[in-house]
Amino acid sequence: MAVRYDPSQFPPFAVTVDLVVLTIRDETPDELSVLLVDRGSAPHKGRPALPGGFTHVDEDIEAAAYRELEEEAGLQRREVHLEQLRTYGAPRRDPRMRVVSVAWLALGASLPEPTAGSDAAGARWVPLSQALESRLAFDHATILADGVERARAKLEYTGLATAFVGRTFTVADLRRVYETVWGTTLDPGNFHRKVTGVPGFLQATDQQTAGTRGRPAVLYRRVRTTSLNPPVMRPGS
Amino acid sequence: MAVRYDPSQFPPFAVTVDLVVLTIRDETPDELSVLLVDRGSAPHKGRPALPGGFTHVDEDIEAAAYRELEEEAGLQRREVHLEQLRTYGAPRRDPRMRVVSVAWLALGASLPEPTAGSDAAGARWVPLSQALESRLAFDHATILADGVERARAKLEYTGLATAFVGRTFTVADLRRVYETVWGTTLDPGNFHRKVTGVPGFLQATDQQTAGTRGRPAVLYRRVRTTSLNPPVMRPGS
DNA sequence: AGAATAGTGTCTTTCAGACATTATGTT
DNA sequence: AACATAATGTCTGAAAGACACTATTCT
Repeated sequence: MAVRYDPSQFPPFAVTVDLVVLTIRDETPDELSVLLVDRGSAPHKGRPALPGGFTHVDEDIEAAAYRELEEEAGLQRREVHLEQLRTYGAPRRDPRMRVVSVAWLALGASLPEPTAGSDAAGARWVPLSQALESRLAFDHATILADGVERARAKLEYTGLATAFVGRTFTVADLRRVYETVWGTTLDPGNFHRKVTGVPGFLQATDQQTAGTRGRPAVLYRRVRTTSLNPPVMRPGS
Repeated sequence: MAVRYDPSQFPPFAVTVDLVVLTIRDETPDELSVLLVDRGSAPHKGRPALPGGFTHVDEDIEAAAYRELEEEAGLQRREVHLEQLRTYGAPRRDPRMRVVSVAWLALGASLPEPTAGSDAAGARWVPLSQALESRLAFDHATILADGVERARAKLEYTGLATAFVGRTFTVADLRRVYETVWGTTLDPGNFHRKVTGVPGFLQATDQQTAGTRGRPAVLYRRVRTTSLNPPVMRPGS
């Protein structure tokens, strides 16, 4: 009953992963930053691009995303939140051959400049507004825009914002994430009541900030949470 | 400056599309139905599976999804709402070779039984509960579950529900979509006020139902709408 | 007339948003 | 003491949910 299959009868594709890596950097805390590389070879040589690369033939596509994150950005698996974004497969998006790209969204707390040592010498953080203006290679402008939109949308109804802060954080830290990602300002008091009032959203530690100006703030820990109901409302929407 | 690329140096993948096609059938109006085919050959010969097939080498992956929809289900592009779901690319999900599958979610109003004539003789509508119990081929059980979850979630904050009704419909028709997809009941009065109160969500026609029991209902037309704010609330969530 | 369904009105509760007030630290 | 920030309180308006009530058709 076993039938022999000849793989060559099926159209050959290359499968790549492309990464939209977003963080909020201490240097530019009012804006998202995205990790870009410069293409070292044709096509689009010299143009900025999203980090990424070819999936190996025996490698899970999610594993390929983590591997590229490590190779091109020096980021460990545990430092980032990674989720699949969308797959881009227009026939001529890469002029060399037929390439289908599975794009991923990676989020992390103020991530380090990747240039120090490692393979990731070509990668750098670019403020989002600047990245959107630059002429990215391939269809990477579309992928980047889709990734940012996904992040913005998911802040509303999930705990995704905690991916942008460290292991422990204050309510104000979390509020600044929302403000940065959405480009808005939020009322500190109302935000505090909202996020501390949703059961299971945040877990208070017994620690507080010290050495800062003003009243010390309680430190909270991330909680694995899927949905946030009712959502945090995005102003003017 | 032009460099020659040898495609054979990149790992060869096959790229398929798999379709989660959902509808609400008049025969089983209390439950979603999903389109399944029976596999005619190994692997998983005889097992039920999601419709789908190989992407052609010069074909956009979205075009491949529409083509399979036509070939395997006899459904025209204009009859369905189609959106990309997720890509599944575990190395051994298909034992024959390395296959990356781009899954799509297709929704339509009470779609016809596809067996009548055409290529789509193998396809049939299966009540969702029954499909979830059957041992689907490959990782299609996961894909189906993800597709259903996507549909359920998007009803809340988008106008996606109108994809399940015809060109014109009553508020009660739309309410039954929500009730069927969510498996709940909704208060008719509150639902009516809600959906007619959101500006731009529905467009009233000058026509009404006739020949039905009870007071005639105004017929509405679908409106291209992206977001629905505030959302329709899903009970108990 | 009675049943059935469409659509509106009313009341209560919840919660977002504006903004004042209290709490607790640093300079 | 002055200032800064955290956290809570108060008020208002909007909207959801429960449910009563009116409207309009068919049998």
